[in-house]
Amino acid sequence: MPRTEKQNAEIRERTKALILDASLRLFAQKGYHGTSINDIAKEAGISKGLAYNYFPSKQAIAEGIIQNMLKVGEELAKEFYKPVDPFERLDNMLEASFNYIKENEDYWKLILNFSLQPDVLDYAMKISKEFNDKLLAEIKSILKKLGVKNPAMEARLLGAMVDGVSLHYIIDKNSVDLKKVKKAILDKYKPAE
Amino acid sequence: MPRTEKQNAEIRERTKALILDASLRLFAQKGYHGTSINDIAKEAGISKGLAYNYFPSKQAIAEGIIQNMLKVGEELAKEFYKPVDPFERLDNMLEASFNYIKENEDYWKLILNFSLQPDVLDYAMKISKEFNDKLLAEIKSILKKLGVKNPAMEARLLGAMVDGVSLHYIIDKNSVDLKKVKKAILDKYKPAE
Amino acid sequence: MPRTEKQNAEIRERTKALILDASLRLFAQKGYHGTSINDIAKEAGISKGLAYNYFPSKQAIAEGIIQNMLKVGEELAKEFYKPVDPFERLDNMLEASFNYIKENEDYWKLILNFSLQPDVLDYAMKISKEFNDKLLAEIKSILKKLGVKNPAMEARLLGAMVDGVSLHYIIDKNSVDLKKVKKAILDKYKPAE
Amino acid sequence: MPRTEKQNAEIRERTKALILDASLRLFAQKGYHGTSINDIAKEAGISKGLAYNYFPSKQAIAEGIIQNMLKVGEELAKEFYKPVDPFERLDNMLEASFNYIKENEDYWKLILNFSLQPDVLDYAMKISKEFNDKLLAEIKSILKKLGVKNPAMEARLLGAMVDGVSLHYIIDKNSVDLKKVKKAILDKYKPAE
DNA sequence: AATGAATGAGCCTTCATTCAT
DNA sequence: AATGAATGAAGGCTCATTCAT
Repeated sequence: MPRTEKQNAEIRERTKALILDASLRLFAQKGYHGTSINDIAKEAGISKGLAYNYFPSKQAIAEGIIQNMLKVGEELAKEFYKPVDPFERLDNMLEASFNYIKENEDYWKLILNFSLQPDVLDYAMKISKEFNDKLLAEIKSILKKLGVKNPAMEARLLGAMVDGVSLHYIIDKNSVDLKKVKKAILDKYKPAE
Repeated sequence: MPRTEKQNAEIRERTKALILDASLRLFAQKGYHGTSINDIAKEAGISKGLAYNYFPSKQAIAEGIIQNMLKVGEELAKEFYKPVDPFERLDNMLEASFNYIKENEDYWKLILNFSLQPDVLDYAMKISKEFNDKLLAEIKSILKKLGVKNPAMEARLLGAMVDGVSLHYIIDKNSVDLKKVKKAILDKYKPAE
Repeated sequence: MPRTEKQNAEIRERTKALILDASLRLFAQKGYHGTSINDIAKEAGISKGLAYNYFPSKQAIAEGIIQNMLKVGEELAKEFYKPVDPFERLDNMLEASFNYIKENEDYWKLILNFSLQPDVLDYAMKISKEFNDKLLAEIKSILKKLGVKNPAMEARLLGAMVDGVSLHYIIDKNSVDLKKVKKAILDKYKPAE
Repeated sequence: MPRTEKQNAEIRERTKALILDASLRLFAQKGYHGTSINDIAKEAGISKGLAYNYFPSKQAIAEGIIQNMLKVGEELAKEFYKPVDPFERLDNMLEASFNYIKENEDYWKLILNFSLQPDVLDYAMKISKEFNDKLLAEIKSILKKLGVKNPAMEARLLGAMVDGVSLHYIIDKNSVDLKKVKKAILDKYKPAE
């Protein structure tokens, strides 16, 4: 008696996640080319062959990760628009961004990797840039409302700062205290009372 | 008639540089694992065997690049200490940093790569961190002299900003106008006249 | 309510035929090694596992095909002996042979394949040779009755001719008009009236 | 001191031939898909990797064989046109054809293989057909000169006969005496004296 | 009877490295 | 100093086969 369709779907869901998780970890750690399917299979606790039952190629695994990342990114973006007060909004945005980094370190590492080597997965970079552009526009609008002088440039600098902090955090977690950093950044834009 | 010792030394120097240059370009573009010795030999216009006459392994080539990078970095650092006036010094530092990025894009890409994947060449990250720490201390001291309130944190943020801008520049040159960015940053710290 | 035994037997019969048909088609088209169990299952519209419910191995499927082929061959052979008049018999034999080729192209392709690569299924070749020997003997006896001079050699040549025509037909159906060919061959042996 | 260019060319020539010879033997025996690069390397007495120094893919090896086959075929074709007397010419043609089969059994096996499975190397079949068409035209012209009644059909039958005999020879050398067969065929067309 | 998830050996191919010249 | 032929381990991927359901 074969498994029910639902059972199979569950199994597939679980195993797929297993593979994507393992791959994300390894790709982030050792890079795409530095990670072999063998590595992935071992890390995921499955056989090499099974990986190909779920993804037609190594590249497809990378793409699967990016798909997942997109979903997470969309969740993140929703956070941004919640409050109405511009300063609160900035607060929220920084909070969400730094949380994202903290909780999705590997995604960040990977997107950096792919951005630096577009030959592996060129569209990963595009996605990341699109996301960044949206973010930038939002920051700019916030800064404008806050009465900052040159909001376009200021937004760019703030964006760079956040990315720079994230980069430092990724390279050495212990060297950066994200909470304090956030506070310091916010202080710069706190409206006079 | 055999070559003189001096001629040989020159040849060796030149060929070594050829290999390192080619490797730097390729590693930066396609990553360490994504670049084969064959690729390097072709890019350098030499035979595969000759590469091994100069470097005992692929890893050694990477190390050679890092050595070179160190030298360039030291040159850069010298720039920092030239002027005495703290604002001029900040100006100089930013100028030098952005120039370095512009002219040594590949070095920067590579150090980022190695920092993200420490298993390839762990000490590359260490070097980069040491350099950064020095830089940070210097920035901090400058900002203090400029009367900035929380110089330690401010230095960290400024450092992150510079790295963030560099990152954006590397990923998409056209999206960043380094000159304008520098000016905008300096404006933030320009002493009141 | 479980199926009756009879129903089960029918199902088994049908599914087995399904597998053998699909395999024959694919083996003939892409060769034994070029066809995967997956291909077969898909072509037969069943699951991979089910194929193993009916045949213990890929090789066994090939053997099953050969068994079927034997049956068809025996049917064919019966045709040969029907008429009594030797010329009519020759006519019948050619008719049957060419019909067989036309209707069982894939069997012919496969037997050729296996004959050329005896390591896959050595006894396929034996079977085919046995069959051919019988046929040859029969042809020889017919030619003798028809008063042909060197019936042994002539039978061999006629056999080769039929196989050669069949080969050409298999490789390019459009290049051969089996009916005309048959007529031309018969003309050679038509008794003077 | 590197090898001279000539030395290298010689080595390459020799090793390439080694690989092609081994491949021809194995492909003919076990088929394209049934032969692994490992098999080829072992049969050729070289390492697996070296095979790829000479051919970019397994398919390319097959193509290399076909190229060689073409050369041999052209040599063969030259033989056909030597004598002027049509009967002698027929004699020559049969002699050359049967010799070719005897000495290039593997080529013949392979071309048959590829003709039966055009997905592997479709143009092998085309080549073989072109060659056959030329041959057929030539036979037809000869038969015409010999006063045969329906030279087009007769040529087709003769061609089929030769191919049939070749097929039988390939499948079981001992069952066919090519010399006697040739004589018997010639006898059919010997002009009355 | 039937399914398809899972395995592991083996396949084609690449690549760091060695070696004869 | 220089070449490129040669090697063998490892990489991505396929496939016959097994097994839980």
